Amino acid sequence: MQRMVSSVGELIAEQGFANVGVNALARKAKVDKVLIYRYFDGLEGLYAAYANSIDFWPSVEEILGEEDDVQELMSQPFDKVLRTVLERFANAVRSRPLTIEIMAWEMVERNALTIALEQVREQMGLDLAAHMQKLDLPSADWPTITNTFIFAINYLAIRSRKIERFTGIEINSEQAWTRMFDSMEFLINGTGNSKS
Amino acid sequence: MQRMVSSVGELIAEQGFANVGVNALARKAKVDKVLIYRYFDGLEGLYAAYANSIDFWPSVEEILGEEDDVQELMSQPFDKVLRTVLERFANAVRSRPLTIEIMAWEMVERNALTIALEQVREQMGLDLAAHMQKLDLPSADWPTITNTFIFAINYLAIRSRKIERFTGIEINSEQAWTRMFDSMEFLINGTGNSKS
DNA sequence: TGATTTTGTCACCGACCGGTGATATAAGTG
DNA sequence: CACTTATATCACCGGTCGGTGACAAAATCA
Repeated sequence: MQRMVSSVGELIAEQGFANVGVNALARKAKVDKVLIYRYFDGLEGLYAAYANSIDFWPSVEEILGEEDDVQELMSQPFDKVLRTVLERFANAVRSRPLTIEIMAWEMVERNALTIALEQVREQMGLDLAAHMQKLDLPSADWPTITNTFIFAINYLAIRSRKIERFTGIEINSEQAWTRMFDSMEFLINGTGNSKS
Repeated sequence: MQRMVSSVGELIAEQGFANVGVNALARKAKVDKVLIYRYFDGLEGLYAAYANSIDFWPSVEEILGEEDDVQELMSQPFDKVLRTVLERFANAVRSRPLTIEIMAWEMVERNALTIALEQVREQMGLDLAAHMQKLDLPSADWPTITNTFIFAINYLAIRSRKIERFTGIEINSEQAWTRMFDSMEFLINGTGNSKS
């Protein structure tokens, strides 16, 4: 039933993951909970169905843009390119509050929903990495560097929902993000001027 | 009662945060649950008592070392210093699995335990930042840069408990950490050679 | 039409949850 | 000793949880 599937997202959005369960879901969808077992074989199955029903991760296109945009983007200096990609990625994530909630939850539990998220994210990460490989980058361990930056983005996206400062610095504002991207660009830029 | 307080940590370690509750704790401590209300005024109070009973965050000394060690450390090139500090910090966190569990949980819920963790972490962060300020660093937004790196460390510490790779790269190994620190040092090093 | 299979409803299970009131036991005090 | 106060035990509350078996209504098919 459509109502059940869509109720998963609504319930997570309203109450957070902690309060999602068979009973709450059935209540929300105005459906008898036994149907969740009959049609989806339980909560996990319903999660899986829900995972297929929504777009909870950006596509490579959403990050890089369409064909010709990619050309233009890629022709810029590599530090600008990386900054733009990281920034777009962060915006894509931040525009998906449900995804952030799932990302928070995957720190704590592994279920059909978090596994689906893992997979689509992994695939997108590989695709994106393949694109970036075409760039003319200074020699460095770029996969690790970009991973590190993405870790930081993910952490900040999740964490800034609950706290406002970290080591004295404000993190819950647009400016905080800008400072972070500036710093990342600054760091990346340095790699092009390394003595070694 | 001592047994109640220590049971908090044991239960979290054994079952994870999700399964901690008044009943489970009382069972574990072999104590009637009413005592939790009487002595600690409920779960939150017990959390608070537990928070004060353990060392769940490294001190500045644990990171920088004792007086004379600090001198020696600080006399090294700044990229080495930062790398060492970040590495020690990561090791300190990684040696505290309970802390990591709490860090995972604070993504999802805010309670007396996560709040206590926030506070001690914030204080230590400020102290550490004060020390680092004495370093002769190239001009840059260092608070944001170090925060970014710490975000990445925290994320990796939490996340590597549940997954093994991220964008194709292995993250659940000693080598993964080394690669990350190498990359961080590499990035920091670049800032010293920037054309501006 | 009648028979069968799908779809939905209802009542109920045992287990656990957080929380409380009454009461027994032990310790301290005069 | 008796008396008070602190400490611990027990039984029980209403509510929610995940899960199931029995059965009614509706759609499908002969």
